[in-house]
Amino acid sequence: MSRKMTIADVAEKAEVSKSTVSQFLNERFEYMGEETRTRVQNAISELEYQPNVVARSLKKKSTSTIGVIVANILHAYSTQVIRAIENVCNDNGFSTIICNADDNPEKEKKYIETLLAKQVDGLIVVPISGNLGTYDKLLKQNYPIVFLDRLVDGLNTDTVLLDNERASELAVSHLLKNGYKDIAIVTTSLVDNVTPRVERINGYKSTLKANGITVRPEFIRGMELNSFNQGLDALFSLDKKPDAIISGNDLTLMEILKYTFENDIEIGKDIGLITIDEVSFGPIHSPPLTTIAQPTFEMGKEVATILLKKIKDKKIKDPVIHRHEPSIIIRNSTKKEGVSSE
Amino acid sequence: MSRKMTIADVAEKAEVSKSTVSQFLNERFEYMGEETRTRVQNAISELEYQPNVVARSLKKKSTSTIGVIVANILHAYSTQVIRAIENVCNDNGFSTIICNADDNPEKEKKYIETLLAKQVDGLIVVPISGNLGTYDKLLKQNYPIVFLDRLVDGLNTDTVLLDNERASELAVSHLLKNGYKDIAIVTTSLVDNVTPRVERINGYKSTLKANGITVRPEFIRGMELNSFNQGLDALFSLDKKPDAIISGNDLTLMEILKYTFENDIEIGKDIGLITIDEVSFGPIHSPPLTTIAQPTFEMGKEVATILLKKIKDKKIKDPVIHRHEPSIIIRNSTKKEGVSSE
DNA sequence: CTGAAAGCGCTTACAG
DNA sequence: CTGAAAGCGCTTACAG
Repeated sequence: MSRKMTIADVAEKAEVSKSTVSQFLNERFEYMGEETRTRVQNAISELEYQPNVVARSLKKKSTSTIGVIVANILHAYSTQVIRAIENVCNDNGFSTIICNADDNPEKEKKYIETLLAKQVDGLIVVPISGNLGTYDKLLKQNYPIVFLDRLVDGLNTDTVLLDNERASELAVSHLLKNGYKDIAIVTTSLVDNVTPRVERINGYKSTLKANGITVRPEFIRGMELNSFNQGLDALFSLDKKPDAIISGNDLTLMEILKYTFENDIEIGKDIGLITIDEVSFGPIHSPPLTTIAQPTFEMGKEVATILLKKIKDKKIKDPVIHRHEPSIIIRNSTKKEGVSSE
Repeated sequence: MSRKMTIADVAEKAEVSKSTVSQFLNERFEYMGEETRTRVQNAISELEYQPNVVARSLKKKSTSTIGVIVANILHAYSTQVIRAIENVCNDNGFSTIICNADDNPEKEKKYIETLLAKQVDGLIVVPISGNLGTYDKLLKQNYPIVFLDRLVDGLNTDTVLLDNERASELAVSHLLKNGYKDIAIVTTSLVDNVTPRVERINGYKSTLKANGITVRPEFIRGMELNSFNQGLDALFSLDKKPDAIISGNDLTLMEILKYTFENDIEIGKDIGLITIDEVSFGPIHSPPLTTIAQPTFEMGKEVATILLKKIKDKKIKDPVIHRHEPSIIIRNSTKKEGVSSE
């Protein structure tokens, strides 16, 4: 009852060799007589034998486990993508180990090392800048790895991410169409050149230009979450205040909502608001929030599928960048009173 | 560069035996001359040797990994507790494998088996009814396992959960104090006797009784999330309608908010609302939502600490149930106009 | 169709 | 202080 059963116990009980039990476990029934097969089967169920995956992994040099390192689990995006990844992995007999690097490159590095020591068969990562060397080495060894959400300068590997410029384009166009003219964009820190932030700002600029509107640098703000209040204060103290804001993600949205709430700024009327990333309370907020949604489920599904394919077929292929289309969910936070919506 | 380095490579390079390298890796420096030590050290860094945890685990019969099976990852509660668990595990050199059973007992069972096959050293689980036998067997073998959030009938093991009756007591008392009289409680399905739901309803009943108020069975509703609309319709079609609602958790809250939004029911005025589980948008909702918060971080910390202790010291101890205190965060969704709040 | 043997990469008594 | 040997629980050629 207490000691764990091994293949040797099964072999003894079934009066066959360990090899035969192993063949059975690996469903190589062609190597086995009908009668042997049932004997092994019975021995296994009588002993309640459970194979030891660790031993198998050591021998097979493959763990059927992948690692997922996410830059910041607090984004709803992360959680959703992870669920999709897990679904795909489960369907393929793979386990996932999820790690949250907390936007900290050292933590990320430690996780990479731990995961590799655990012999995971591949890695999905939302990379934080700072571990270029580590990734480069892995990639050169043709170790299976797929990036998510962010590109890394100087690293050439399969990546799944949003068409971020298109996201901003959707946001800006919608705001313009609804009568807003002075559109600001607010996002988290820009110092590390994090792909979505940079691209969203680029898309913002280019769409404004395409509409003949001058880009005002003071309307573009990248700042840490904990200094958002001051940043928004500055924005709203401008001589020329913005009449609409694009929020870079769900976490910045919370800061903006807190600010407007505390300062009695009425969303929709005093200020138009559109946020990238759909949020659970979007529909029931007052006013309901216009959002730009990412197809998180498909994105998760695709990264996992790509990674599993790489693991199964180690042939080197040219890396490709997979862009996903954002979509706009129009609600009332971008509806000026008296201006007809599209 | 390509083939993975092993302890044998290090041994060869450092001109010592594998044993010595292993002693080095395990920091048993007392078994080693100063000079040997640096030779091994250098060999390791030159070869960029990384130990293979799988091999070590096989030999040591311990993986320094725990499994966490959560009934439903969609609850913010789950995510928060998981983060706390991961922190504690990281600090102790343990990894965590997170599984989401999706309220499905078969999925749960499959995860238990997979995790055990992977030789995890222990399990934290938010149990779904239906796998009593499995848990019972594990517990009898003195396998380290701690339950979270829910008690299982007939199973005696360490459990960390909220003082759910107290949570309801806080909610009911606060509502009564604020002038609400006809208080309903709405939660997810009651068919499986899930601990928090049952206890929250018990606390609701007993607090009403303690205040001399008759419990109206039609004010107590347990239903699946996807039939919430009908349920709320029924509740609001009663001759005697409730003037306040207690929401059982964050997911039921969303349904209630959707319903009141769609039916133009004004929270605070038309209906008082208080929800168990703090939500991110609580402070910025209009009106801001009164909530009963769980100390998720401490709960996660405690459950992990208990499990790690069990893993380290396998002595059998009497299982204990650890109740955590909820706290009320008073905001405006329970403020009737014209009635002074506490 | 079945089994003996080697080996995956480590750790740990034990001997010297 | 250091090394040879056994063994963790499997899998996989290979021989018969």
